Amino acid sequence: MQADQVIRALGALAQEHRLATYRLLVQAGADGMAAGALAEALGLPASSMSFHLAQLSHAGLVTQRRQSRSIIYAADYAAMGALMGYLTENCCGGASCAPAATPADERNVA
Amino acid sequence: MQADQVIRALGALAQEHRLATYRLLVQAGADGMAAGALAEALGLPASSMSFHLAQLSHAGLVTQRRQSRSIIYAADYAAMGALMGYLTENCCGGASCAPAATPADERNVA
DNA sequence: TCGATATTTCCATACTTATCGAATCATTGG
DNA sequence: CCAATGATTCGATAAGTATGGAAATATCGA
Repeated sequence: MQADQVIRALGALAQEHRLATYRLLVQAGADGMAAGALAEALGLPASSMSFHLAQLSHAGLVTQRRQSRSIIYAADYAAMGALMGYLTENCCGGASCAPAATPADERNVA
Repeated sequence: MQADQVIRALGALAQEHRLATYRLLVQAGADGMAAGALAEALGLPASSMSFHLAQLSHAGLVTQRRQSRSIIYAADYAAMGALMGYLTENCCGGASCAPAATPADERNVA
């Protein structure tokens, strides 16, 4: 993974609504979720949702496929894996960057 | 780690000069590097470097200590570990997000 | 074909971020 | 105390990002 791509991916996730979107898509798994469903779940107007999905898509973090009238978005785990790989290789001192488990009472606190 | 903090950390790294800065600091290890040394290494004016270091600092990714006239910055591995932990927990489907090793010929390509 | 539905694109606006010179602050050596 | 050094803060400017309504585009069912 190129630094350029890494920056796009990090930037895509560095926004409240997009991070929330990505987390929803991870939960949804391979089935993914329609743009409208995401918009409703997050309480965003359609045009805003579309804007954020475009950013995630441009960063390569999500895939999209049309299903009838809906466009279904799904998390692209390979991209996330590549991002994690880059961070592990380049941004961790080999030191304590082993992804320490988050204490249960801090987990999933939106 | 709170979503709020995660967003600041991701945002801090999602910038060319700051990602480069952080990587230099990781390489430098516990000794860290002075603001001026970083500025020179990256070819940035002092005020720009200071701006970026403030962002990294505010995100909690680096520590700073004064040593005589210099201010020495160092990577905070614990923060990076917490970030990795959050991503692993919340953004990886348990699936293939295991930080796959980057192929040798793509490694460290700035 | 037409109307309804799902989504995107367009546009204007507000907000945030990046840049860098100049001014300022802190520390040290003489 | 003063000049020099290392760094931050200030201020102006340019560039990029977020927001959301309105218009345009695609798809489906009748």
